[in-house]
Amino acid sequence: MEKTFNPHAIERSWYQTWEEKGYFAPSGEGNSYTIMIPPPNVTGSLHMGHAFQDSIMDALIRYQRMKGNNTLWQVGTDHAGIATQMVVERKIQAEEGKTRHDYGREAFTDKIWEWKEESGDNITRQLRRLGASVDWDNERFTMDPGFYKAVQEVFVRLHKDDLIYRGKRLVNWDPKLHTAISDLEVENKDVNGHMWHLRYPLADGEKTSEGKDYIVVATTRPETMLGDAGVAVNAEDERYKALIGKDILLPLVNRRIPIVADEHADMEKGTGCVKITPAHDFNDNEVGKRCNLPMISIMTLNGDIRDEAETFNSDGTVNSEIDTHIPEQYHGMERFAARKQIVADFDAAGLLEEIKDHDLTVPYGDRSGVVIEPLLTDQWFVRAAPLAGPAIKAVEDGEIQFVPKQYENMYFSWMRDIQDWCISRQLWWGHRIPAWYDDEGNIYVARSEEEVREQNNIPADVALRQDDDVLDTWFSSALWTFGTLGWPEATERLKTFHPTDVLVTGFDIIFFWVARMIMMTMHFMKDDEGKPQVPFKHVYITGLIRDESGDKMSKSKGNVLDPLDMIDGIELEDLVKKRCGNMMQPQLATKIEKRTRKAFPEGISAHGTDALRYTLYSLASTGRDINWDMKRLEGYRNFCNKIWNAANYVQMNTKDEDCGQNGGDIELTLADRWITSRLQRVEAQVEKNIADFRLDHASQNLYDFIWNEYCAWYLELSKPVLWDENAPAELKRGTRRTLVRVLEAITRLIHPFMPYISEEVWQNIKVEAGVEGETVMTQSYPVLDEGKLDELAEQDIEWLKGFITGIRNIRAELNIGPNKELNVLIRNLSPDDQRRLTDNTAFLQSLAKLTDITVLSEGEKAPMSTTQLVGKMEVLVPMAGLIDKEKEVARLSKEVEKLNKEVSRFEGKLSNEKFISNAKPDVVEKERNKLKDALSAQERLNEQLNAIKAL
RNA sequence: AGGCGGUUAGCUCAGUUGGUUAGAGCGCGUCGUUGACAUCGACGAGGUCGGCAGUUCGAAUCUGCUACUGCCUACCA
Repeated sequence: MEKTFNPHAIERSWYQTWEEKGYFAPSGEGNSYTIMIPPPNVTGSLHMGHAFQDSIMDALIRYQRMKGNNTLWQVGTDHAGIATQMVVERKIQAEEGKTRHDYGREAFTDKIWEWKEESGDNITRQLRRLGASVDWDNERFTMDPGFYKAVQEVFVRLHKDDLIYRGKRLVNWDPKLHTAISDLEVENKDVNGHMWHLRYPLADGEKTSEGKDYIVVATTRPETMLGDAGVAVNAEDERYKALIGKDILLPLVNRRIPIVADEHADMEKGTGCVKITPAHDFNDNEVGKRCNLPMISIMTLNGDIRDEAETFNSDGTVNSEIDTHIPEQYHGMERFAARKQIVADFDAAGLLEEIKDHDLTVPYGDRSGVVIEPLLTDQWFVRAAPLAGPAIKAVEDGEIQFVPKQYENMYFSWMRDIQDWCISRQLWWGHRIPAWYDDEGNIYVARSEEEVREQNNIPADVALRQDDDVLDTWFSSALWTFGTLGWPEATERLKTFHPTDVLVTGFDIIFFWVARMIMMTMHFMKDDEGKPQVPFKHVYITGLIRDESGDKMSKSKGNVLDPLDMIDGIELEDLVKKRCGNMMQPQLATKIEKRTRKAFPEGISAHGTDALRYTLYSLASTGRDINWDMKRLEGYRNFCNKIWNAANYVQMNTKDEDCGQNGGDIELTLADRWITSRLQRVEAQVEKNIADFRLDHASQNLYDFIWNEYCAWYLELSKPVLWDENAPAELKRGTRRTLVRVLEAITRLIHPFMPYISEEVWQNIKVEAGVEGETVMTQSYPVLDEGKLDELAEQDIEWLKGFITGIRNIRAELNIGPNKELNVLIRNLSPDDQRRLTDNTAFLQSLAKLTDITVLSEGEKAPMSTTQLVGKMEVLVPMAGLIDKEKEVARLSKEVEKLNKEVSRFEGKLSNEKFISNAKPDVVEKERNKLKDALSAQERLNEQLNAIKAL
């Protein structure tokens, strides 16, 4: 083995070997255990969040595989409709100056397929670098032919069950991307805006109670007034009650619109009068339905003012009675320009009452970044409420459990008030909706055009046209758990691996994905008794990885960390180039460059996959935000190095040596029995913490055990035995065997977390450890063997550690070098102390660098010494030649002072009647013992202090 | 406006059912390299657990209020 851990050298070959040998494919004899990877965007690249979640999934899968279960980690990618289409649109714009319309639908989608082929393996290559043990043989894509079949089937069946419908509805329209988007894709932002108070003249000479011939409405979007269909007031509102049923003469367009009564109008808010624009506002749309007001659509798909309004009745049918006239000066005007113009025109007409500053929330498209316009369009919807019922119940009944549990609230609150889901998108990249239209406007839904003709007896000469729209990406990803396994066919894979065990994902897509997956799966997947199957039993929600100061990582902030840079390292100049290249706003680049140079003055050094993964596990607590910390990455790189060097030491002492693998008598030292016992404990801890999805704790357990017990103490304790030429062969054999076997167990324990270093070390020691096999990946995971627990050995070693630490304390305080040999005196020994002393003389001499250890008899006078207590036993180091009386007095006084405080605290507690009578007896007993110990220590130290003072 | 989190050492975070002197890593200080490891070792300093009140023999932990902070949902004529 190399002297220093070099991750690059070992990671390279192992992954390839594992994959080639087919270790990732399901093969275990035990129960099935399935995880579906949340499919990343096919043309995307791996970010920290992926690395985090995928590392967690890999640990769980590797753990279950080692437990002998039939594990499937299903891998695949998502076509990611809008995101991918936008990438390619930008690309052709930049490279060829063309838009998708220059290409036309077919040629453009071909272009996307090309791009997918070109860049699609980027993300899978990165997954491999992470060590992800996914089943590559069955990789899926949400637009592969099989998946398309599942999507079609679901659409057709939902439509048949009346759970999908088409209708003219108000939807969130993105005027830049020219598509409808769902509520979830709208990002609400607070902005400073204005509220315009506009005068709407009353028709027919009517007057308000105050004698005015107009009423005042307030609006934040004056341009929509062109589509006003009425003005609402509250039926209880004394100010306007009398006007209900009268008309308004809408300014600028001179349309007569009624004053209606509706609860939506709040007497306390604004002026109490609300303009109602059913075609351009969600609330107004509801009012329109209640009050039977028409929908007057005045905007184009670009968000410009139309030349002529389109009008519909509140039930969506065409209305041909209303005047569709729009004044010419607004035709084709961009919506925000129209806003200005209309305000100006109101002002000019003397109808602008007032402008107020107003903070409001404005909807933006999360992809396009432009203001979303509620617009009337024909769209397909999923009726969500009926699907939500069983999905809610599954979580209520605990069939699906969220980890951490608090996320169930989020799920419930959304699901219990779920709105219909707009699933059609006016894009070109995605699953085309399986619906066809004839020239008469009839709609047919079926799996194919042939099926439509067949089912409806439509002859071949009647033209049918398929719907142009595609489905929301999340519609197909909602089928991920069963679509990937071969549904709608009743495949063996589906039978074996569904329902899956755990879904690992971020809270940001609970609504987008998790909830919809539950709804879809429970509707389509039934068990043998016809009961709905859940898609997964646990939903493990991870936190979001943020940068070191808690900010979300984003390209425009220039704080994105690439997991592969953590693994391989990157030069500063390359990092700067990477972060500042392709910036939309060049002035940002300067800022980002500065920031990057400050944060990483020397670039980023290579840390290796194992260190990255271990850092991620250690951060995987239950919090919602996880702040990335380079220092922790360094710490775990050092941990890798520690393991490496320990292995190096073990190998030096066991290679070609007798480790008992060929038989022979074995005698175990106290240290051997101790570390074996401690190993059992850590095995139990790790098992529990993995079961609880607390990988942060599991990784901490292993870190502590490996570094602070195995390396810091056990390896040191092995030296006196191995270096003692006179030690009996069976003793050396026992220590060598323990040394190598515990390390072998460590490699198995740590394998799910650190796949590479564990494999490399395991391969190097497996012969000496007496195990056979091709890879640690398929070895059994260590489990607690109660027969190997050794309570007494653990206590004895604690005593030994206390003794040694005591001596080290003295050395540090008196400035005695670690290599200077010391003699010590001991007194006040219990029988246990006596036994331990006899048994461990060799360890003590070696680890504490002691020559003589002399036991003083009762009352025997000691020379002037410095003292440490090990339990009640006193350890004295004669100070002749080392003496610093004042220093020692100060030290002891401080100790005594501390003890005094303790004593008075315990005494106070124990003299409290209520404590004695209320606290559990064992707690009281414990306190009593503590007091006793403190008192005796106090006494000993006081004696010592007086003795020194007396000198 | 409603909901859910967070607030513990200089920094990043653990702390399971209330019960030793509240822990870890990093950072900091002192000392130390001839035999696994300076990507290391030994020792140490550092916290009235956001604030107030309450329940209790006992509160970082339970309850109420409050401050700051983050997110989610809804509304904003």
